[in-house]
Amino acid sequence: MTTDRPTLRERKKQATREALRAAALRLALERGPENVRVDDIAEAAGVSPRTYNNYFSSREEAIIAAVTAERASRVAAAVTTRPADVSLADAVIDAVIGQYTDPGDHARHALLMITTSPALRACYIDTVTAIEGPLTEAIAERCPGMDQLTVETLAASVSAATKVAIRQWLKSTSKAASLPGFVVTSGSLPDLTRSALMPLAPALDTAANRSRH
Amino acid sequence: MTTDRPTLRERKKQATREALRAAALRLALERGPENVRVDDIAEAAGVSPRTYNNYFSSREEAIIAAVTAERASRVAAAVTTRPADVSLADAVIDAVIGQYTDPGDHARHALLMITTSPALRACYIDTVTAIEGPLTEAIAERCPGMDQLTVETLAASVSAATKVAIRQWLKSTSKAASLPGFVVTSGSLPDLTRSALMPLAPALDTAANRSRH
DNA sequence: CCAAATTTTTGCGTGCACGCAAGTTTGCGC
DNA sequence: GCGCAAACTTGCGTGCACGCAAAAATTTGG
Repeated sequence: MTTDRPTLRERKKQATREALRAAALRLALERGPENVRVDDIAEAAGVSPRTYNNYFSSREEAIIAAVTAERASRVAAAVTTRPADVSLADAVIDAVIGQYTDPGDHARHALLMITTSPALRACYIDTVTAIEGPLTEAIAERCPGMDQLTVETLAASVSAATKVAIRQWLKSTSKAASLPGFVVTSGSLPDLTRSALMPLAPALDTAANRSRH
Repeated sequence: MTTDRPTLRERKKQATREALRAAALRLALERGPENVRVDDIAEAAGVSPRTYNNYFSSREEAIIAAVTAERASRVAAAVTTRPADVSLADAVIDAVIGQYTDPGDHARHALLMITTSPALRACYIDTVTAIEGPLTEAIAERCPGMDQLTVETLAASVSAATKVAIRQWLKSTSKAASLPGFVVTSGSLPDLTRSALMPLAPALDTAANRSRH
């Protein structure tokens, strides 16, 4: 019985996915990401190597997923949750910053590791793209009259700007002890994200107003 | 002598690159993209398979490069070429449309093939990202006072919006005979591109004005 | 509780990307 | 020309992603 819904099969799938995520992250932290083969992850999770690729399409993906799981949909949810009287720009910007403002403790170590490995950095940056789909829906829901192509453009732009911010942040944190201080490289991720998203505010607001007849 | 400039070594490199591009495109058109191994391309170009990957990091890249070569830098050049009295938004939008408006004839066949193969579609879409770097420089040059992060955000957004347009265009051209006509799916690539970029105009202009003290 | 239908897992084979360490070619000063 | 240093090419080995079809697990209908 078990109140039934998640249909057992579904639960097992999620369990496997979670097991792979966890195993990938643990092994990467223990031995360093370069010393983890996908066979190791699969074995640690108790599945065949082939199955790993049924869940994740690259070696890095599982590690990253352990840190970023669900973030994309939470961004979208945060957008739709904002009260209707705040501007689209504020809603979107705050939502993004909220979700990308660093979470707990165990993620710290992981984040540090990610900044260290080029392959992981690249994969981490790519996960930002995942917000594009959910964000498209969220904006569309918030602005019923808006042209579909405009919605997609805005979502893609927000995603792109967020990517810029994260790229910048990774650049400054990784090579912290670079040349003296030619570029000031702002500071915290939230600040960077806000700075990167601000220039899009006019586009967001103009489109939002235009969509209200 | 040969008036000297491109230092022989460089010329040979470009020749190899071009040979690979040409071979890749020719073979793909002849046999269909799925029936071309990278070994075939390498052999046709007269180099070792390993060398192929010194020039292109995926099998699809050479094929796509044969069609999109230089486009990114031409977009940037087009932006800097526009007279100084046209707005940043107009300069950028027209430049992008100009370069993505379809070129010659032989590209037609290639484009058709690209729309047919999922892997090629994906790779083609990814090449849009290549405009981001050059576009960043072009915008920075055009707007000397503008904040660097803002410049990058704008360039990334334009790139993202262009990607939306191309994605949409590929979607409509590939499944042309889909369901009746629930969505009208605009039409030509230039129109789509303009529609996708228009929403960014307020952001571009606001940033441009702000950068002029 | 059994079997048929659906979904997931697994093994296998192929093609591919890339690090590394020779081998080869080119650039350049003498 | 000569020879050295830098850049490019090549072969090899490893790890990886993924299509495919057989096997195992789960759901569904009786």
